[in-house]
Amino acid sequence: MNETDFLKEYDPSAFQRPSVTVDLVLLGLRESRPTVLLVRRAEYPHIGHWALPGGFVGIDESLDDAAARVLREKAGMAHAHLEQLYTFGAVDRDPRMRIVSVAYLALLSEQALEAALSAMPALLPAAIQVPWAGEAGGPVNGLSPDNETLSLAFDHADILATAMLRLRGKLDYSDVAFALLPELFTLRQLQDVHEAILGTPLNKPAFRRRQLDKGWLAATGAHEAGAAYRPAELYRFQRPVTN
Amino acid sequence: MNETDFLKEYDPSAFQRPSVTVDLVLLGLRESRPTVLLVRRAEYPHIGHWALPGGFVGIDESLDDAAARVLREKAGMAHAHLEQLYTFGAVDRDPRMRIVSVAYLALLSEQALEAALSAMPALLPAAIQVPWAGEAGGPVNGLSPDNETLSLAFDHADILATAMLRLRGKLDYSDVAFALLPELFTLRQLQDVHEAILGTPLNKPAFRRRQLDKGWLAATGAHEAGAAYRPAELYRFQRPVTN
DNA sequence: ATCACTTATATGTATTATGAATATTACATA
DNA sequence: TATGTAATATTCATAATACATATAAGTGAT
Repeated sequence: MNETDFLKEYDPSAFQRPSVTVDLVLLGLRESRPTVLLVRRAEYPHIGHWALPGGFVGIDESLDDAAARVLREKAGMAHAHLEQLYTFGAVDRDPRMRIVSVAYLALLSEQALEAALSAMPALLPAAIQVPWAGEAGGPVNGLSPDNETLSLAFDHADILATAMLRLRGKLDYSDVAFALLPELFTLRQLQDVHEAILGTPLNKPAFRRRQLDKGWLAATGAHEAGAAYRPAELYRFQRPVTN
Repeated sequence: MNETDFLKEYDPSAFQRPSVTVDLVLLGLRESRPTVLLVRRAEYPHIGHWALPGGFVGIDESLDDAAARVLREKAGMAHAHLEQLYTFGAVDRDPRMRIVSVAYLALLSEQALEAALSAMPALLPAAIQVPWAGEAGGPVNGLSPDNETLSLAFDHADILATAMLRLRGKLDYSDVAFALLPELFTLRQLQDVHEAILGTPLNKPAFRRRQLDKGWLAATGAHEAGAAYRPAELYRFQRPVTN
């Protein structure tokens, strides 16, 4: 900003300021389906509709800290893969007042997702219904446990769409897939994650080769227990060496 | 946000709100070097340092509209490729007051950049010095016309780094390169853009083939004039067919 | 005019990545 | 011990890519 603009702002009453919030896309897999955790709106507007959990950004709180706090307060989680997604600032996105919302993507492993559901029974796990293939885009809504389409409050269907686009885009060059898996996992589980996010089946030997060639996977020598047939080896994610 | 939080906010004096600004990374190429347009700070803090042009977001103005307005007011441009980059919200990023800044990337062709410099003589075109290869990351500063390193004000070196990361990342799967080129261009010019952004030389035949195979390029049949040697064919960017 | 020079454009070849099919291995259960 | 099934390994054809080299099309000097 330039100084003239700024000096006007020094008088706090001179200009109205938007409110700033964070909204969280709490995303994990349930039975190999991408799932988002929603809260039910109890008040006008969009009363009865489902929404992403969120909260106001404190005046002495960074955006990242606010997202971490909402993760703690609304999902009862101390840690998760948390990354800023996009900032939504249409004038009429909230009918009550001007709100600029910084959306965050929070990735949960299956256990973490179930833990959040136990800790916060008000949360609804909604299967994510992506009505387009690849990176086409367009609003994305959830599915209730009894398979009804949930039309999300505010512009949250757009936020969810942005989350799915981001996930699909960075799935194969980043480590996001591992944030959705437990500490130890099999190659099949890793492939299931990729297929669930992308919404398409993948070639198994080619997938294995590519993943192993990346050098991000450390074989543990241990194998999964109780498998009906040949047990798969367990791998651990090993951050690629930075050179 | 939940209702309790919201209702508290209904009293505008109950909680302090951050100010919301947009900052623009006005980026183009000058003599095949990535260049950013900066403004000199005339006041405390960071007086005398160079900064990204920016402005406050009006209460009745969307983030995108605010970015377009700043583009108009600070660079005298009606149109440019404009995309939201990232939102910077550290508590102490501005020592005067709490400011959340939504950074936008504005891509200018060489003519547009020169036009902006003519229209707004206060703007400084600074060559962008990226001190890391690939997608490593880390703050990025500019270079003054007499090759001195300019340490940017506030966290603007981080914003510039984010811009370069974003550009490098989406260069080969998106149309950003064409935003840096004139309407008609040669394959060599397109390759120059890629090499300037990536900071590495590229193999010429492979580059040509890949670009032509994408189907984004329409040959015009016309050729560049006044070339010292064999004139290259002029191409036009043709938005890929969406199916 | 002819030739040298330079860059655009085209072609060829080795290497690497990918997709698909098939074979082998390991374990549980009947 | 045989059988079923999925994990893992191997094979091969095809596609993408990097690199080297050849040809084409202009300008300017001789």
